[in-house]
Amino acid sequence: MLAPSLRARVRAGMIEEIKAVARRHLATDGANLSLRAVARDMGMVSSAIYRYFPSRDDLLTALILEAYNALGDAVEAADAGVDQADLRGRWHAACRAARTWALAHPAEYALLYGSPVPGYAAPDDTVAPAQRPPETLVGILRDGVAAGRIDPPGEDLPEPLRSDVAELAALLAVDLPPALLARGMAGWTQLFGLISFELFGRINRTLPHRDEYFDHQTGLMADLIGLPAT
Amino acid sequence: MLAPSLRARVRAGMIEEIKAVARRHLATDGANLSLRAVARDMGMVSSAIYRYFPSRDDLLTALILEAYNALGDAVEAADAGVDQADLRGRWHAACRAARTWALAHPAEYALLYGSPVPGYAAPDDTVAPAQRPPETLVGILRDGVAAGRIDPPGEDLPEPLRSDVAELAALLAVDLPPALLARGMAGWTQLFGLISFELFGRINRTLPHRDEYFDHQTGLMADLIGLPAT
DNA sequence: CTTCGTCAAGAGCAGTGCTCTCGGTTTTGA
DNA sequence: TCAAAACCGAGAGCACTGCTCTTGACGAAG
Repeated sequence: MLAPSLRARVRAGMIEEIKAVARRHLATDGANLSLRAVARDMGMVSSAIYRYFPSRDDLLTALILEAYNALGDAVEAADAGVDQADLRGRWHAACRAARTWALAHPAEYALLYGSPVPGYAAPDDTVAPAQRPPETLVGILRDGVAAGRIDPPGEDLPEPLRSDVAELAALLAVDLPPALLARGMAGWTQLFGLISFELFGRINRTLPHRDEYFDHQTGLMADLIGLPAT
Repeated sequence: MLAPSLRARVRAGMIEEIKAVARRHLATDGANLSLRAVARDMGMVSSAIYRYFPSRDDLLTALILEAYNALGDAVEAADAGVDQADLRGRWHAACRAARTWALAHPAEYALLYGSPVPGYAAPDDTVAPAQRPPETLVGILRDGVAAGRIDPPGEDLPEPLRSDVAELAALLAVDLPPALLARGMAGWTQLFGLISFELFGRINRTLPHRDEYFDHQTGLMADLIGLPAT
């Protein structure tokens, strides 16, 4: 059975079409995705959807997984598109890519980083794709340290915390001074906060030049981390 | 009519009780608050709730408003509890108060800072209470500049951005160098990101000492802002 | 060619927000 | 004081949701 049967092929096509329609509904109606509405849009009856997704949460999970990977692709591609030695340029590119993707897919971003759906618990399949953006940022730090172009922070972390962050560095398989990794995490936290504030509408009115604001804020974190210009 | 009528008093009591029960449901069931469920809990029929709140969104708005003010109270009280000259102590106290409140009221925090409910638009009554925490943080900067204890950042902001932030400073009625206010906003953004990451469960597993991590991260932002110790 | 697995459809259940009507009570004003 | 007005809770009902189960039809495999 190297060649998938006809039935398997149309089944795969149906799954893709359901996800596409659901993604469209997500973009317009927000997070409250209605299975019945998706079924209506496909000229089907709601119960037919259950042949392809055992529950609404499973459909949501599939969309979440795709969204995580789309965001990860965007961030990694942006990072890879800059000269590897240009640490600061890579940082800005990765941050901008995350923001651009979020602005283009606000509902999916809200699905990933908004308040968790009450009954919903993200399965373990999602944790690896979810870590791709922060891993990209940490990779910039790793390259910078390896090239000797980042001066680690002067003082080390106080002890209960130092072990935690060191363990996290081991878990990420990067050899970074804990104090530096902590600053990188501050940058990642800041990036998430920036995008969320902009997307969830708490900053728009007073700041017309949002691109410049974003770049400046991420630049501040690059300063904090110690990323050298060019 | 100085003394409110009996009817008005029981009405006010009913409104309070409905909000209390709704808050309880919010804490257990998450954001999907069911009017019928709170009505059941009160031994009433669902339509009776509509005598007190014209819609579910209005009930949510009332809860949101109370939550904003509770958070604002907590942050302002923490800030006021520290010697006014101890800028860094005030910063840490305000940040910790926000985190403590959020950890104690996760569902309400999610209501305030999570993904916006699709059909829901926050009325204008909520913007003033929503600004209380960031205003408290900015107040620390204002006091520091007034006392000459904060050195403003060396370089100024590039121009399209400088005007925006200067306008924001005027709107907040604080006389701060734009570059400094921008760093303060970075701190506020970071604070929100920190709390959200911790609350929405993206950081817990790998960092057992969360209090220390939080203090360190907010300390990093205090460094960036230039808050002097003691 | 027949059997088996898969499929869409429909009915139905429990739950939701919300509207409307119907009696009963309280407050108000003449 | 007493009728009119305002208010209140209960109930029925509408349109919607996620989800389950059964039924009948169709295509693929033996």
